[in-house]
Formats: sequence, C-alpha cells, structure tokens
Amino acid sequence: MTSIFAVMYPFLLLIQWHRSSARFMEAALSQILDACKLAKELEGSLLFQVDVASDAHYLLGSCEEIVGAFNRAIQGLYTLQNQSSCSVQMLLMSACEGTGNPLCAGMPAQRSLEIQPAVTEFAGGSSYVYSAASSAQRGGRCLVQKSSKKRKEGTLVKLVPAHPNMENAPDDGYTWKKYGQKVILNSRFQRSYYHCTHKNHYGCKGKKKVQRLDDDPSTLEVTYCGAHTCRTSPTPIMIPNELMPSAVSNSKNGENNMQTVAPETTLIQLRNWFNRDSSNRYIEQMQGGRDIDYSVAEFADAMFNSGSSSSTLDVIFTQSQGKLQALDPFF
DNA sequence: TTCATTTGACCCAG
DNA sequence: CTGGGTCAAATGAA
Repeated sequence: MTSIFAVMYPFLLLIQWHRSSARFMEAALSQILDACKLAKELEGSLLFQVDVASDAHYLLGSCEEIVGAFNRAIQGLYTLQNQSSCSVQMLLMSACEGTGNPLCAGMPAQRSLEIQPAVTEFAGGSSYVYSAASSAQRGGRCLVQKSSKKRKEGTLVKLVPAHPNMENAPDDGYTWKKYGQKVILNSRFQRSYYHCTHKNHYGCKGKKKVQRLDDDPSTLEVTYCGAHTCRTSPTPIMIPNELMPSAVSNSKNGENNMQTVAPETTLIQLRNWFNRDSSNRYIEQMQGGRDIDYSVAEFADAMFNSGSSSSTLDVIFTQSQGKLQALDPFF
C-alpha cells in the first residue's frame, strides 16, 4: 500500500498543481470581470447622471473599488505566474526524492519542463509570446521574421490593425517616447523604437518596436520587450516605519526603518504620506520650505499620465527625491 | 522655453 | 563585416 502511494504521489501532486492553477485562473478572471463591470457602471453613471460627475467622493470610492478589483486579479495572476515559472518537473523531482519510485528513475536531473505559450487572439490583434523554445518547435502561425538574429526570450509580438493615415500604433494603455527609427534591410517600411515615458524617472524597462508589415501595410507588428515597472510594480514598495500603523512596535531598535506594503495598499499609503502636514500629519514639509500639497489626481496624472508633459513629475521627483529613494527600488 | 521627434553616428552581437 | 539597437545633438512644434 505504501509503495503504491510512493509511486502515485508525484502524479497526485501534479494533478493537485493543475487544479490549484485552474482555481487561481478562474478567480483572477472573475476579479477582472468584476472590475470591468464596476468600470462599466461608473461609465454609465458619468454619461447619464450629471450630478455624479461632480461628486468627488463618489468618484474616488468607485475608482478605488475598481482599482481594488483589478489589483486582486493582478495578485492572483502573479501567484499563478510564480507557480508556472517554478518548474513542474522540479516539483515532481522533489516529490520523487527519497520515495524510491521506479517511474522517477529515468527523470533527467537538470531539465526544466517548459510550458509552451499558446497563441492568444485579442480583440483587434493577435499576440505571441516567445519562450526559450526554438521557433521550429513553436506551433501556430508563422511570424514575419526577416532578421537572422534570434528573437529575444520574453518578447511579446502583437499584430494590430494600423490606422490608414497614422504611423503610430494604436493606444495600448502605456505612454511611449520614440527614441529611434531605422531602415530595416529588405523592408519597405522603417522600424520605430520606443521606450516607456517613465524610463528616466521610474526606471521602467518597457520598450516596444513598431513596424508596418511589407505584405500587409494595414497591419503593424508591435514587439514589446521589457516589463513595465511603472504601472503595476510587483516589487513591494518601501514605506518608512513611522508612517505605518504598526510603527511603534517595529521601530524599537532603530534599525530597518522600512516596511514593505502590498501593492494594493500603496495608493492609500502614498496619498496619506504626501498629504501630511509639517508635524508629520498629512502635508510633507520639504527642505526648501515649500510644502508638497499635490492632489491625488495630480500625482496619479504625473505617474501614469497619458499626456506628454512630465513637468509635474519633475517637480514631485526633484522635491521629494529623498523620500522617493526610499519608495523606489530603481533610484 | 520646453519637450517630443528626427536623424546620423556609434556600439556590439552574430 | 553587417545590420539591428541605442544614443544624443539638431530640429521643430506648442
């Protein structure tokens, strides 16, 4: 009986892993749908109820509710991503360890099991995620690839319909700064290079290349490489202990004056922090004697704005650099 | 004056 | 050596 269990244990573990992944995905999808529904409700209210548009309290509450729902989905997906990146085979190997399972005997020592990416269809375009697997092994459609250079691992290629009179790719929710354009060998159209607008201030690694397809000029091939760290940073943000509710209990010895906070609580922490007064209560007194008294909207606009100007961001970042160094791992 | 874009030069992997 | 990617000065728009 014990030996049967020893043989079956790794497979039970694998089944368990798949079930738990499915549950996480289901929960994340449910959260995304909830958030979309809330956003739709807010949109409806803004369009058809004039009084709502001027009710800051209601708007703030709605926005926080929507952001909260998306954040919960993000957390679920991060968990799922971490599970995927942990090799299933490693899981099995650790399960096999010491069980004497004969089925584990032929298991290679250092090969991780790669999860092949699926070709995903998006509204308005298709996308492909390149993994370490060779392109020959990749199923699905053949991608335009004139270059002899290897595609970088972790890049996402999207084919998006191009506006006939516009050179730029459609808005994808991020703000980009063009830093180069090149003639590509054997291509009729030039390739444009963009990096995230927040590259300098926030160390965001997001980049993309945009190129019109030779055989279909109405389609743009957008290649994303580098993850955005400006919008949904998975990195816990460091908040000084004295601003945390648990400050008293944690700051006894004066060492390690920082605490990490979960991303979903960051906005609230930041809002409280930037609105403290000179006695450390909700308006930050700066070195030059000027108070920082930015509204949440201004700060959010500076961080994630869709506009071109970064002047507000400059002011915030230069004036409060000392504080932000503590907040931002990229400083 | 500021900021985004353009463009030629440079770097470096293949 | 070649070509893709990046840098930074020049340019133009607001």
